[in-house]
Amino acid sequence: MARAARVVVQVERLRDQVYQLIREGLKSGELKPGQRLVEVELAERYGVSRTPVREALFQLTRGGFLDSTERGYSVPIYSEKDVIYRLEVKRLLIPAVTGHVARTATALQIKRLTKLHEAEKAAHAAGNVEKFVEANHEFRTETHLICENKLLSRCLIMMEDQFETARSRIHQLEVNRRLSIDHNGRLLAAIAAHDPAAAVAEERAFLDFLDGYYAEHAPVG
Amino acid sequence: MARAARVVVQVERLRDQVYQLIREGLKSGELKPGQRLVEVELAERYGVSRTPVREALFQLTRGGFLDSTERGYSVPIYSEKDVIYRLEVKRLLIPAVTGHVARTATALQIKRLTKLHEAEKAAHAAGNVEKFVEANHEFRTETHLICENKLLSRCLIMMEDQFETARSRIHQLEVNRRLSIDHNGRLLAAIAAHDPAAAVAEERAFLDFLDGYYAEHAPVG
DNA sequence: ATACCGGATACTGCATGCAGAAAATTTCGT
DNA sequence: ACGAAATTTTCTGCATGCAGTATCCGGTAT
Repeated sequence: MARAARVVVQVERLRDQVYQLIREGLKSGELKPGQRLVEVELAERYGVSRTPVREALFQLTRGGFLDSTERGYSVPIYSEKDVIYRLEVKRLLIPAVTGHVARTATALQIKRLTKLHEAEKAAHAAGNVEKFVEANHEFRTETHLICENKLLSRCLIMMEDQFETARSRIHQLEVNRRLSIDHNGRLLAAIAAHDPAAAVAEERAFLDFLDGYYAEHAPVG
Repeated sequence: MARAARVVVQVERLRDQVYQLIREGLKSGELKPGQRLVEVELAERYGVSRTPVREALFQLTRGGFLDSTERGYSVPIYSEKDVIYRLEVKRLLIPAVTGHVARTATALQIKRLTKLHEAEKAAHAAGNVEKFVEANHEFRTETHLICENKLLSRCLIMMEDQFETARSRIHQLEVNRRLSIDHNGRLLAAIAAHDPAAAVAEERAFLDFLDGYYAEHAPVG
């Protein structure tokens, strides 16, 4: 087994694979909030030694995906407040980022965004929720990455990553998937037209909508 | 050595110590921008095995303190733009954070801030630049940590940490240390008075000053 | 019955060995 | 002497062993 793994590693390190596997576990709900994570357990489950698991674990901790108690790690429990807080940060950063992006996006970058947008539409049409969530997340990340100010990008991406789980649940509802697609479509159009004002307005409108949404529906865990 | 270290570890893990040591090396300029970092070298230098060094290295990478090439790690080279970009993010986040802090700071927290402020003043009076930089950084971090919205805190602290090196250089000049102390003094007063408007105004004014400063002086590396 | 103490267990942190890949250096052919 | 091929060196990633500590459990004393 060690042998076979070794070969794959050249493509992607085991610790990165484990990192992804745990994140997927968090997203899918296989790893439940509050649950404790033990090195050996995970090592056995994924068929690797403790080392890459260890390394993945505290990378995840540092990224805010896991809580690290004095001894060991556990799946964090998000409160309603966290969801609200995230919206606050987005509200602060989004206008600046979106402005940058709409101003500076190259044809190639716009093409890539278009492709991702098509992918999420296709996944939705095909009823493949998981694939939709994936593409939707990528679209978001890719958009933020266009921003020249990488510090801004990193702040936003950091947050969005942490809320992948929450968004994954929101997107279980068909209506929310459709709303997200429409939003992304309008956003993409504004970016492609190099119209910062329109892009920022679209983002603001969507944040307002989310505010109202969370006021009515209980925020997801 | 392993024995002795083991005892200390209970207090602080070796990987965390190494993490700090490398960050200090970055701050002091002992580790120069562009320089490559090799596991065994650092392990020997710090008298530990490769494991904690490894672990510290990619924690630093994930935090943005190091660049990770395909093979190995290196000290990142900051551009002038990064300094400007940092100001942009601060300008977006600072008002929200400072508002929160001024509104919600407890007596205990204010006391702690006061203590740190006294410490930086004392260090400056004693001409101990290194100690000043330390206390100054702590004051800043502690201030941001008061914010209820931990996502906001984390974004800001992440950035401030990364610019410790730059600030350390800025603070080599006596006049800049004095300006920083004055700024912190006025900020602290506004927070202690629970006057969000004044606190935010003070931050804004200081950011404006920095803008002007960087326009004249070449931004530090 | 409960509280306290001692041993077993579980789990983490660190050291080290090994293998594989990339870089550097040497050797060989022309 | 120059370029190509081969070998050596360097360095990383992973597995594993060991040691130390916290936790849990059962036994004993009050």
